[in-house]
Amino acid sequence: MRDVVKVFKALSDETRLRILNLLLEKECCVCEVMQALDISQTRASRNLSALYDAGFLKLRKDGLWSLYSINSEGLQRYFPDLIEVIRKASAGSELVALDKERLKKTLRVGPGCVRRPTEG
Amino acid sequence: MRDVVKVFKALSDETRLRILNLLLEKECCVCEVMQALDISQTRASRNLSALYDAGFLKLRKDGLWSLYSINSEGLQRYFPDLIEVIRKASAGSELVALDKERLKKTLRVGPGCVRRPTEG
DNA sequence: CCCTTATATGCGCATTTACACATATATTCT
DNA sequence: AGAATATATGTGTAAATGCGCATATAAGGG
Repeated sequence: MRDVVKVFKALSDETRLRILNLLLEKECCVCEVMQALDISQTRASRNLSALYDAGFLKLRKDGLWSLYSINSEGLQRYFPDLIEVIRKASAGSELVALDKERLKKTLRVGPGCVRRPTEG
Repeated sequence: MRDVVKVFKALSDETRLRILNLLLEKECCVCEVMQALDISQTRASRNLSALYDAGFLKLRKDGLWSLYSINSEGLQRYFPDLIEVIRKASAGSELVALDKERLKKTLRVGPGCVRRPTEG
């Protein structure tokens, strides 16, 4: 029950829903998420951690990079339809579409090499 | 997208999940909810309103009573599996079981005729 | 070993949330 | 109309949340 609350809490934030939709496309590192969503490094990292803690994500380390992806096994056991619910519910969102578009132009470099959000 | 956030926000609270599980049993008035969950009138009313605003509930007035029930049509269009997700996820909760047990002994009388929560 | 780089985190602040208390509203009954 | 009752709501408060800033951590390269 507490876990259920935790799961829904993780989903009750626009940034995190955008991240989930992004990761439904492909595995991403923190720097790709921050570029695609045009948000700060802190914000990307913290929200990825939150989704990870709630059981939505898998984490894989590769050198300096933290690579996050949808955890289709763990959570699916308890919430088999949830990912589909999210996908369908976000299907019409322009913001999510824009995020996915920007994801294509993303480079696997961190905040040291990327301009900050919305600074040009 | 904003609506999606709103929906999940409504679900990310233990009290509201307990209420939903209660209403999956039967239509209830505010006073039945407050008795079954052993919570204050304000708390029952506010959380019922929140669930209503998010589209989860239907409201029917009968004299002094506000009768809330699951809105299986409205929300189901966008979140067809969500109710089942909630039901399954809460299946093992002792708290929810207790709520349902207390619901049986509930009287359709308001706070004027019912002792306050946990006062004996 | 030091520098660079990607990510995580301690801290502070502004906003939001949940709730209790008191009170307002609305409906029924006399 | 006035009393009784079920529900809704304004207000204040404590706690939780989201995020930026600065900094810590960890890995790789020279």
